[in-house]
Amino acid sequence: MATPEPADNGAENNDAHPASALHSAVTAVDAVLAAQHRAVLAAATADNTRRAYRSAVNHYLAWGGVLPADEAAIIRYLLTYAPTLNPRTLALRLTALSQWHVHLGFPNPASTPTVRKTLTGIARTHGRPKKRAKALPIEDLERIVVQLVSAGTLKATRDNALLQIGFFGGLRRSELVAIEVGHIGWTPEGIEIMLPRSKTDQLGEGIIKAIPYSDGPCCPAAALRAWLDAADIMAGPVFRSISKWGTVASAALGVGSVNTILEDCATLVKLDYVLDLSSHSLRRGMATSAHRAGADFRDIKKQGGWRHDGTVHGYIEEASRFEDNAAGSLLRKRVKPA
DNA sequence: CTAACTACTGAAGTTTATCC
DNA sequence: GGATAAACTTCAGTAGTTAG
Repeated sequence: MATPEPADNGAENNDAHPASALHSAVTAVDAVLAAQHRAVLAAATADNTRRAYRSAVNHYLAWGGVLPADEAAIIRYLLTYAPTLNPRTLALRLTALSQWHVHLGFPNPASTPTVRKTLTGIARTHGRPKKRAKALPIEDLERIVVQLVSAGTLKATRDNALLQIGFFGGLRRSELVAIEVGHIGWTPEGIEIMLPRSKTDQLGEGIIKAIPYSDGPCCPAAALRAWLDAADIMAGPVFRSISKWGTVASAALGVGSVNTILEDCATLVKLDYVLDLSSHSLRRGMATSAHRAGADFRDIKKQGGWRHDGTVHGYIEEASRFEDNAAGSLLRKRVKPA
């Protein structure tokens, strides 16, 4: 992958040679480092990445770390937080520190074999299970849909469309709220949603999700149509906020709201695992429910937009833990008589 | 596989847009 | 102006995804 270098060659932050500035007073050294720090972080690609790296470097500095660092300091830092932080978080901190050195041209003390070994050791000692969002099974989605349809309010109409499109499209929350009317194609068999490429999508061929029509309890296309009609949305963002008095905003809903909406809807039908749900439950739910319904692995992978098999396998494995179970084939007969 | 990169989570605090 | 539902912002922490 290309380095983020190009962004760093912008007019504002070149040439001021670190070395010459270092001749000034000690406080100036801090200032220079801070400036370099900012430049490096600005060169990072995605906002999220920049934010995460900045946060990591700040954490290291707050601990009393000095930059540029040496290997001993890095190891002390890791050991200090090994008992409290998830090894995954430490790995991110390490990557951030490593990048800091690499991009500023310092020798990199953060990815030496010893440091790597240390992190591996910490992971083995302090590893903990991942906390993953629970999949929303389609039966529960259907209960929610029924409830929302009977509620019939504007908000219920929006939430119904939002959840169904999110679920059957296998969308991330960020993709869900980014959908615009112009991205939707209505075809004889169903709807096609074009996901506009993200900033970092170098190929730039958007992804298209197709969702067929249905005459079952759930029909995402019909729900979407109902929402667009009810809110009289002809262009722009599809999913928007609705004020307490029923006014529909012109801007898109924020990503954070997807979770709240899902939670509220789950509460509505009294699902007992409300707290384990998150917007990711829609994606997981699509994958696991589709698998249980007999969908082909390849199709599930395609609908979810997963590029690698491993992720999908994880979801499916969870769904079929009891079905494809060696012990189960021995036990099944004995359970039946009850 | 690992390292790098990107996005989501959850909680607390804040803002917005009305209605009274 | 105060009250408040609905949504947004922010941030550390951590899960998900991809390049090599």
